[in-house]
Amino acid sequence: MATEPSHRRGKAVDEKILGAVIDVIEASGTLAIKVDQVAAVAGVNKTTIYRKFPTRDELVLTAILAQAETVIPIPDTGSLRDDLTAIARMVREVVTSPLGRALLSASAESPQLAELRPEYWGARFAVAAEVIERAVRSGECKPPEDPALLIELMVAPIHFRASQVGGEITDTFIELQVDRLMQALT
Amino acid sequence: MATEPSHRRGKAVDEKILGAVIDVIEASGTLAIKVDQVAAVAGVNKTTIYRKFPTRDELVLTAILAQAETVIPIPDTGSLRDDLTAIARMVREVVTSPLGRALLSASAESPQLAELRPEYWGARFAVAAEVIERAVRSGECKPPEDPALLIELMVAPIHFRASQVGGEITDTFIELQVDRLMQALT
DNA sequence: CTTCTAATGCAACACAAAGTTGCAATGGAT
DNA sequence: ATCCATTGCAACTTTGTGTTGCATTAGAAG
Repeated sequence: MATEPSHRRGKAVDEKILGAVIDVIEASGTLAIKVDQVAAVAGVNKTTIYRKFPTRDELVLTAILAQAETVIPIPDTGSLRDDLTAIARMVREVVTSPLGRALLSASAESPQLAELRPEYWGARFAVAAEVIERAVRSGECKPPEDPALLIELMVAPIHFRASQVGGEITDTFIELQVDRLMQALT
Repeated sequence: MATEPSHRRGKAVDEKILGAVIDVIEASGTLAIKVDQVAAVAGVNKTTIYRKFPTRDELVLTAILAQAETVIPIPDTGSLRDDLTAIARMVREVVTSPLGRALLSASAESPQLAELRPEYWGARFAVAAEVIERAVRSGECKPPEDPALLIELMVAPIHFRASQVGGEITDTFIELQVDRLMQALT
């Protein structure tokens, strides 16, 4: 039987490289990383990287996509308001962390990432909207027209403030967003 | 009297260069422009650019700041709702244009721009909030707690969808944001 | 009109980082 | 034990940033 051709050392090295990319991005806080740095951190020769990833951009892109597959846990506190607050706070964690900021800025510059955005965010919103649908089933609130849209509108101000306006994203600010969503549900 | 030392050809050339930077950014849709391109477009030698702007980053930064000083007209239709709609539509124009997208993505990568963000957006929101305060004075609506914050919350979903989520920003979507703001005022 | 000087042009350079190439070394499968 | 794909290594090309020395030129002042 053909046992997976050509992956003798390959697979593990791939992961080491992509992991190193994320590490370097996290450490430097920017996507403008050097391939040599990645090679050093991964403990791998530069040539090996270029054999697997044709260009630096593709290397970074692949690492980001791999990272994006990380599953976000969906909270279930029993209370809709608490679930939404938990989601909003997780979003704040991401958009204020150096790695998160770097990754989010990526979609602006990469046309390839731009194509994947709708699907990516659609999936995220759908998952988060699950807490709303759960509350609807338990009779905690009335069924909204478009749960995913409500989530989008809740997190939008958090993203906007983090990426553009600047200034702190306080607990009060987060509660304001949760309140607005709760109001739309009652 | 000392007649402005050292600006014989200087001033006009500065503007030609900065204008060329914007042109190249607009044409390429990215901030990753080449100094040689700018020199060619401006009809100026590369050395001249480097004499006025120490680094490429500073060149781009200066051009962006100059561009940012562009005054946005504040609408006055007589109706608060129409004013807000006009503002929201102007925001959509900016965030969906290649130049606007490129400029907005800048703040993510430049620490210097990051410092200026709060002041910049504060000013923009204050100007836009004027339409609310005008409506308050005319008795069209009740006085809100923080008009600038309301504007921020109105435009946040537009920015978020343009920069991250992707997908179209329809008139319906814009009206939804205006409606939400109007509801907060009544 | 002449002169003086700062601003510009020009060409050659140093440097950094991306990406390439040919060959040697090596580790795992059979 | 053998084989071959994977990796390491070193030298190279290319592109773009930023610098330097010197020649030109535009314009201000006399």
